[in-house]
Amino acid sequence: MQKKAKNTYHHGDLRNSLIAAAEPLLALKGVTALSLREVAKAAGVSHAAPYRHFRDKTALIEALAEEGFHRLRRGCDTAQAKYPADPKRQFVEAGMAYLFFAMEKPAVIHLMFGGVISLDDCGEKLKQAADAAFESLVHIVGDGQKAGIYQKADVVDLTLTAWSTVYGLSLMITAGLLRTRTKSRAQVKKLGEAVADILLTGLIKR
Amino acid sequence: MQKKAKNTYHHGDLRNSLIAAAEPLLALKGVTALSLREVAKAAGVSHAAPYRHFRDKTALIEALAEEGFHRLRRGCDTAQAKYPADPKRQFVEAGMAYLFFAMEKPAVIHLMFGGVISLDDCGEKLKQAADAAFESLVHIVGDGQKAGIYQKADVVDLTLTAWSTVYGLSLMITAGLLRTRTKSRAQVKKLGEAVADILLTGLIKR
DNA sequence: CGCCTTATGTTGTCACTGACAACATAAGGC
DNA sequence: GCCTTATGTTGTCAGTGACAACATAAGGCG
Repeated sequence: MQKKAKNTYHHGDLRNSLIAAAEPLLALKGVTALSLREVAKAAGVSHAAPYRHFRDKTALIEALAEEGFHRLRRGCDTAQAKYPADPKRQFVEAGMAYLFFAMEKPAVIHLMFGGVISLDDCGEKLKQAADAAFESLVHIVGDGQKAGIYQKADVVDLTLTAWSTVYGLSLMITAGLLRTRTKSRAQVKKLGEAVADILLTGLIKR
Repeated sequence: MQKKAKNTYHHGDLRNSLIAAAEPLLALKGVTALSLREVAKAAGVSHAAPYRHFRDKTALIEALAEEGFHRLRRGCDTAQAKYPADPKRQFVEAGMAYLFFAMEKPAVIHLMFGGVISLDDCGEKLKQAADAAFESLVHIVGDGQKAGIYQKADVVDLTLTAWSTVYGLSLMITAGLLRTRTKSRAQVKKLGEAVADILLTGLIKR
């Protein structure tokens, strides 16, 4: 009663299967209640099998977070490729991708900076994934600055501000602080655009 | 070998003692590894005593988060009282308080929006605390708007943008994305000021 | 082909955990 | 002085993370 045709003793791609199985369980039960044994069962494998692929529970969680960072990086990269001549558009697009990802997989977004894992003390691959995602945004902002659109401050500070805002907003949404205003994707889009506009033009009156 | 003079069977203020005992343990071991039994031991009571005060482990965690929100609200309120005539200063001050709180108690900050608890599905007191904290910031921003300092957008959108930025930044710092740049309080202050400036004036060149 | 090595999954086990039930002790009002 | 209620304790259970010992597959090398 395992996977399709494959009835072998070896699973074939257990590592990825575990990651895939973990995500919905995580979303359903929360970090604290997520159990490796349940993940193993969902992947159709015995309760200790995951330890061949992940040192411990945290390692599985780190793998999920890593996937999240990759996805964010891809979001930035495709936004950049899509509007090569319009840095501002790139920025808004990338931010939107971020927000929609948060709506789609809130549990994963929470892992990334939610304090469950610490970038100070984690696998090297996760660190690199996080840095790469950030770098992608730095590129977008850097391009805009070179094009003379953005103000002349430290690129990293500029990017950090933008990233913080988008990330913070996605947490507000997924945590439910804005429960009344973010039921649908359309609402989120509208809210995201409003926030992006304020971020771009500044709180202070022009 | 209990508290001071009190050698009674009843603890006297177990609820608060548990909350106090939980915070350092949480910071030390992380959400997933925090155990109610350990908290109970730290408070000097038996392993089931906490259940008299908290329905389950989540309830304890919610109580910690609630304290965090109260603290944020107080931060806003004192900033407002301190510079009654200078809304912009109020704003920066409140944001700084936020950042320093994050440095001091990262674990608590993470709880508040880190996805461990959901504002959609939690105790009423927690919801109110979260909303109250947000409202305090709305006041600060609203005052600035009335004073003609801030741009003429929806106050809630304005506030949300600001809150998201500050909150996002504090997560970046505590998660370690900026590990190289946020070792000391002074560094954090400098970074916070840079971000605040960008947030106030906007990404786009003036 | 057969053998040996290594990668991968399984079974068995242990201490620990969250949660509950039954019980014990204090506190306070009547 | 007694009864009620609030609070803490002991005992217990299924579920969990982690490890060790074992079983099975896969691949290379003769």
